Amino acid sequence: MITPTEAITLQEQLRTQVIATDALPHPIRTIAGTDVEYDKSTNLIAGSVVVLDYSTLSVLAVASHCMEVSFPYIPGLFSFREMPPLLEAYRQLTITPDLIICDGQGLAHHRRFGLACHLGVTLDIPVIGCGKTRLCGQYQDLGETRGSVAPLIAEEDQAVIGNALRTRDGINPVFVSIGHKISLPTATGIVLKMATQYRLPETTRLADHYARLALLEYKTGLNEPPVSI
DNA sequence: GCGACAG
DNA sequence: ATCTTGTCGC
Repeated sequence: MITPTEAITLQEQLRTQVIATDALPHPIRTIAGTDVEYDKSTNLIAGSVVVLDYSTLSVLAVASHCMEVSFPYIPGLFSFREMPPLLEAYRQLTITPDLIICDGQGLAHHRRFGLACHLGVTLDIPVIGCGKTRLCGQYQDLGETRGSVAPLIAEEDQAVIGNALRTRDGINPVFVSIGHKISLPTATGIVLKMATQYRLPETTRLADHYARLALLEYKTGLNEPPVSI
């Protein structure tokens, strides 16, 4: 397996391939969400990709994959843990989404190469990073109402690496950043549009649901081996 | 050295 | 991520 040191070297190489401007189809017809679920006791990890119709939010396709965890959790090397099940799930899809919203950061990362960038560069499709909590960067003066935005500023060079975005009045913001082939304003607008009823975008909520389901199904399958004739 | 630290 | 019910507040 890849070592943490090798992973950092790979990030430094791949980061140069990130495209931080809009290169997505218009109009957008389909949007996918990805999420990963863990089972601490069995060391299993399940990744899911769910594709939605962009205008109706109806589910068009779902794919999941369960496997053993192959990389430890190290802040900054998170993508090496979640990429394997996500890539396998994505491979099973019969349709290619116009873009993906993944759970976790994109450029809002210490080396500017979070999961959203890694997934985007690897699949070569537009990806938005949307994390539930902050990894790095500082923000201030974020309004309390839905739609309020404050830039996420990197400590070291004051670069804008993402946005803190309030998707519901008085509720903790989400952290939006560029993954690949999309600009920050576009990414922020899309996340706000996808998060109407709840704090998280519908894509993430559905992917979370299907990943949890895949993990449960896989575990019950292990407990009930196939019957012999 | 100390604190921070996506899931 | 996960361990985990009720409870406080909009």
